[in-house]
This record gives sequence, structure tokens and C-alpha cells, in this order.
Amino acid sequence: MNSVQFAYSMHINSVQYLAILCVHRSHFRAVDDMARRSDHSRDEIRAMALAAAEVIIDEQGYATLSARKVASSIGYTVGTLYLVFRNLDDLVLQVNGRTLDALFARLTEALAHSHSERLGVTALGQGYLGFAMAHPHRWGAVFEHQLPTDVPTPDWYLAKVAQSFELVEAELTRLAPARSETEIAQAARALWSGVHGVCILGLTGRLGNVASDSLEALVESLISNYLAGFTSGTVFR
Amino acid sequence: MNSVQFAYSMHINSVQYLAILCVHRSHFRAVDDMARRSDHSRDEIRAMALAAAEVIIDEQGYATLSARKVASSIGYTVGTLYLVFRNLDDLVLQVNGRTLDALFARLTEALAHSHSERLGVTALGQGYLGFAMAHPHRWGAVFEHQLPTDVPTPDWYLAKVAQSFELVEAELTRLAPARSETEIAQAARALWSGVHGVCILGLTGRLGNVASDSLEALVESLISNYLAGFTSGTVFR
DNA sequence: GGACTGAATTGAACAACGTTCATTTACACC
DNA sequence: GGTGTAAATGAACGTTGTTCAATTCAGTCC
Repeated sequence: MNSVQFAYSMHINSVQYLAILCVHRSHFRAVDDMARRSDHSRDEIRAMALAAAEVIIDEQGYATLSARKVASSIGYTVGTLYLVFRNLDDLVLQVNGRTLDALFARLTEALAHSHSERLGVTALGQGYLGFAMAHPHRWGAVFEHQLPTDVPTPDWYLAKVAQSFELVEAELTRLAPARSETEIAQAARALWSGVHGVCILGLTGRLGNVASDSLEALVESLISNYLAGFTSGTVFR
Repeated sequence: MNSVQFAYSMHINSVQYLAILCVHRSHFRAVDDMARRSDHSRDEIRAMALAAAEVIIDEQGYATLSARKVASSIGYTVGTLYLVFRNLDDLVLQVNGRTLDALFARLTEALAHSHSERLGVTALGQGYLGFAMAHPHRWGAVFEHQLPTDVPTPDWYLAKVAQSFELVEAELTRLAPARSETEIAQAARALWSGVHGVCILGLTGRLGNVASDSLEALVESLISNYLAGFTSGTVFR
């Protein structure tokens, strides 16, 4: 059993085993399957394709992704991809799902490392910005990709979005326990949208040439000033 | 002289004269030009194409725009379009430039109608959201369109972005005259990014099903809480 | 060992895309 | 009417996502 087989059988995620070696048909033989002609099961092809797409997006951006590129980088042809994914949107949605999982992991980690309870929201904000800066293309793909208007976003995907969002709500509740659920929800949306806006405009260079540390300052400014108003209850009029 | 010739000679903008009648080769004859074969001068074709692209984006979204669509909707073929625009990016950039102008107009108007000086920033925020909601596709195109990485954004375009941004800075200066230029600039970026984030996430449906009036509430919350901190000078720690 | 079977895989085909440019068209002038 | 020339065309090229008849081959049976 070679290292990639090992990686696969351990259910190591795609980015991790990609670090081990290039995913390609020739480097990824199944061992004990009853496949007819195939080197790999559907699930294996699926995993390889997702990993390959992730690398392409990470290195060259979502805009350059194409079905033929993914197929050839795993040593198969386009046709095979369509046996495993309904279409390209399907594939991209799965890649983005993985990205949302990675984001969630980063956020929970940021929260764990923030010793002061009061700074939890700030840790989340900086964690979000940090993730976006560390993986700009993969993070960007989540927002650049658009499902056709007549295709609803699947529930499993919405759930992955929600899990990160709920972290913010939880921190805000801890911070302002007297506030109603509605007020917390609104504050979380306002604040999170705000942080997201800083990331979007900052990373796409639409704020002028802002250095990355000043993006951190913007997030800091947004959160601390907002919380000053939100926790004191005084309204600006 | 028919109504469209009139509209054109008055330099009425494309959206306005599109409201008068469909822009098409057959409806847009130049009168006193020395054109050889042409019905229209380069500038006229240019104006017609921009107007047509604007309508396509407005009605069907930026993703559906194509050179052939624009060409056929003005009664010419693709080739002609490339005599007038360097490429599609060029065309889209001009449409987006017009959108930024329209946004600026809306913002200055919002400012003029806000009688209380203190609420100027809020008026700008709501004006921005209002524009985005009124023209979601045209506004979206400004952010969905991406120039190739090796092509720098032209200066005239950056200037159009800046003109709206400076309104926010001016209002913040009026509101907190004691703050340094740097602090004002940072606050303007943080606040504007925040409002932008609410618009982006709200209009692309990524905040769940938020009603439009609650987007207004989010903008209100973001701005008033931020300003509470910013104008009082107290920092949340 | 050779024929058979059926799943796995292919790659040609389609329509639409941005872009180019040799060719055609129609006007102004002589 | 002939000729020069600018305007406009549309076929062509290399992409794209997507489909599906055709091919290939592992496993089974005789």
C-alpha cells in the first residue's frame, strides 16, 4: 500500500493528502475493490476530482476552473467527471462546502485561542479575515460562484454557512445577555456583513492599496466601535 | 428627426432614451453626417451598444451578457462591436462606469434630502442600499466583473469609485471634526465596507430570507452603533 | 484459451462563448 | 459608369459546459 492509498483509507481530507503527493489516476490505485475495468471506485474519483479542483482554484482562481482541466489533472476525461458529478456547479458547490468547513475550523480555533471572553467577537472577525487572506482564491470561490437563478441552494450547503454564523451569535449573546434573540440576530448579521465587506473590498483591491495589517485595523475598528454602541445601549441620533 | 435622434442629440443618457424606444439600427439614423455606408457614427454605435448592454444586464444579469447579444440587439454583428470596443471587458467597464455615476447621483440626492446634518452618513448608507436594491443587476455587475489579473483598472474608473467614497469621508469629517485625517479615512473605509457587505450578502440571499426593510434596519444598526463608538471616542475593550 | 457480457471509460459532437480578419458591400467622387 | 475606400460582415479559431453512442476491457463461463 503506497502513501496515497494510505491517505485515502485514513479519510484524510483532500488538501492534506494532496500535500503528500499529486493526485492522479496513476498515483491512486484501489487495492481490494471489485471494480471491473476501473482503477478507482466512484467515490475515489469523486475525492480525486474535488482535491484537484481545490488545487486549481487555490493556485489559479475560480475563474480559470474548467471541467477539462479537472479531468485531465486526475488522469481521466471529461465524460468521467459527468458520471460522478451532476455538472460543474455540483462540483464547485462541494469544493465550496469544504472551504466553509475549513473556515469553521479556523473560527473555532480562533475562538479557543482568545483567552478574554470579551474579545471573542474580535477573534472571530480577525479569524475570518485571516482565513480570507490565507486562501483568497478558495474563499473567493464561495462568493464568486453563482448557482443558476432557478436552482435553489441545497440545505446541506446552507447548514455549513449557518454553522459559522452561529458562532458570532453565540459570542454576542455572551457579551450582551440582556438583548433579545432578535436583537442578537440583527447585530450578528450587521457585524458579520460588515466584516465580510471589509474582506471583499480589501482582497479585491477596491479600497485602494490597503496593506493587510490595515485590513486588520479596519476589522478592529468596525467591531470595537459597533460593540461600543451595542453593549452600552446608547443609540447615536 | 425622430424621437431617438432627438434623444441622442440632446445627450440624454442611455437609460433615459431607452425608455423612449428600443435602440436598434433601424431606429437610430444619423442625419447630417458624411458617413459612407453607415447609418451611424462610431460614437453612435458606441452609445447604442452601451445602452443595449445596460438593458441586458438590468433585465437578465451580468452573467448572461454576451457580445453577440449586444450586437444583435442593436442590429449589428459581433465584428462591428470590436471596431468600437477593444473587447468585452472594455464595454463592461464603461457600463459599470455609468452605474457608478448613477450611484453617485443617488447618493448626492440622498444627502440633499437629509435635513439633519448628523444623519448624513445614515442617508448615504440607506442611499447606497436603496440604489443596490433598485438596480440589483447593474449594481451587481460592478462587483461581479473582474478584469484579467494583468490588466490594471483604468484611472478614470478608479476616480468614479472615489467620488462616492469621498462623500462618506466628508460626512464623517463634519461629524467628528476633531479626528485626524487618517482616522476619518479608516472610519470611512470600515463603515462603507460594512454597508457594502450588508448589500452584498443581503441581495445575494446569503443572510437567509431577509426582507428588504430589514436590510435597511441592518444598515441603520451598523451605522448608528458604529457612530456611537466613533463619535464618543470610547473604545470597547 | 477463447468467446461472451456488461460496466467503465472514452472522445467526438453540439451549441455558445470571445476574438480576429479576409472578404464583401455600398457609398462618394471623378 | 468606374474606381477607391471606409464600413460591415460572417466565417473561422480555440475555448467553454454537456451529452451519449461507441469502444474498451475485467471477469465469467464453456
